[in-house]
Amino acid sequence: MGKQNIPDVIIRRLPIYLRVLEGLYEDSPGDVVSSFELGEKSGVTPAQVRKDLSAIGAVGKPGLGYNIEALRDKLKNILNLDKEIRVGIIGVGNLGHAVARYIIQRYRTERDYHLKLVALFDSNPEIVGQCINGIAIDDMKGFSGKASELGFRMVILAVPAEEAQTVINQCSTAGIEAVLNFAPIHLRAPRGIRIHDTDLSVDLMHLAYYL
Amino acid sequence: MGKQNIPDVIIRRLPIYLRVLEGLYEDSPGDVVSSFELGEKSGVTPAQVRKDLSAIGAVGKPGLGYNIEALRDKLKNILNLDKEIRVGIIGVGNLGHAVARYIIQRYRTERDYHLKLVALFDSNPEIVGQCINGIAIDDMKGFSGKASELGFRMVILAVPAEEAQTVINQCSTAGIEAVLNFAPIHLRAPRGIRIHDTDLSVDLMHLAYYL
DNA sequence: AAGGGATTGTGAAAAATCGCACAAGGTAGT
DNA sequence: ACTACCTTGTGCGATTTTTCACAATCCCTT
Repeated sequence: MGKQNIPDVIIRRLPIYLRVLEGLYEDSPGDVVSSFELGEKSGVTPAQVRKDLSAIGAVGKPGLGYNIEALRDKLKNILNLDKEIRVGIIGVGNLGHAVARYIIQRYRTERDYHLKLVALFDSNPEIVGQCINGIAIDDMKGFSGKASELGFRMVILAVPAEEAQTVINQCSTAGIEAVLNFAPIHLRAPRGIRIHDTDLSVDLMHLAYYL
Repeated sequence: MGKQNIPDVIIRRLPIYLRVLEGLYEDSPGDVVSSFELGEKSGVTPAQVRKDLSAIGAVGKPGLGYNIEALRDKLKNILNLDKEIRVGIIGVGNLGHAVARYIIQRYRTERDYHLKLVALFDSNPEIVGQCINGIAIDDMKGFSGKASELGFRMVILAVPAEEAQTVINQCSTAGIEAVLNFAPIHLRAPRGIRIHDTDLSVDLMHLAYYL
């Protein structure tokens, strides 16, 4: 495959381009888009758009722009979104619950992003056994088994900060490769796992600076 | 005030340092922390920690480290977290609802971060009038009035993508200065408003690359 | 009071990222 | 076919960010 070493800054912008392209595709499939328009709608300079697209091997036509559909497909390919991606959620409290419903809602009716929520886990006996939109909440004890059985390699972590590191280690053992961490703590990534920390409070505090 | 022009990369790391410092403070108030330990727990190199802290005018003692309490207070000061920060949420669907409960829960029992949720807004008549933990959901029509009445300048945006830009413009008129945007769209910031976009799907797609 | 050990603070180098500017290439209209 | 116009692709320089390395500083023990 033609995936060279693309720097992470670029990878981070690709989903944003993709989001814009999906919108454009709905309005005018078969059309083209310029780096100016794509940049405008993505919050990025045109030059940067071109640099990014060039880095992933996408080509446009001088004088015209980039073919929307082709570019979209290219991005989906790079981001592995042309195959089904199964995701599990660990921790079904306030946040985990909301995220679950959000994902189900967003990817049920919408385009075929192949992002599929397949399992929910919690360690609280009062929650285990409940259902969210037909997906049962499993006990965390059976995590490793379920992970290989259902074949998901990506996890959303929404447990309390104190438990997060322990859970990450379990994930590692179970062969999980990517984790989106909502727990308010920086996790040390075990070998072979990619972690992306995200914390609402951190974002709010960041913004607070600019008040 | 001694706030020079601190680059945003640094500002973004400050809340993370602060989060770590709060944890350290609980365990051992009055103690000091080295740039090594602080870096370790924040996912940042020691050198970078020192550069960052130096940039905001925080000083440590050679051979010892930084006084935890003093550093924490310094960070809170820089991030405006030593005054009360009132926040409103616009859009109380799945996500907005969850965020509301998350904030209330996290900042009620916890430390005095002075981050206070003071208002909820929606335009759906079926939702308007409901209550979440004692906070009524107001009609979006009265937004501007409520904003100046309650004095909040920061907003969490959790409306559908189609409405987001319109709402941001209303925010601008109402004197809002900072917005945490959960809508899956890049918003053009009106003059005087700082926007931070955050999108669960974008994060998931970013991670998907590394599978 | 003096020496040892640890850690800060920061210039200066290195690396990463970004943006400019323009030649090359393509289209559409005459 | 030719011209006018538009947009890509990219070398290169500017800027930002990170890392290195070490002198200066301070505590603690003896």
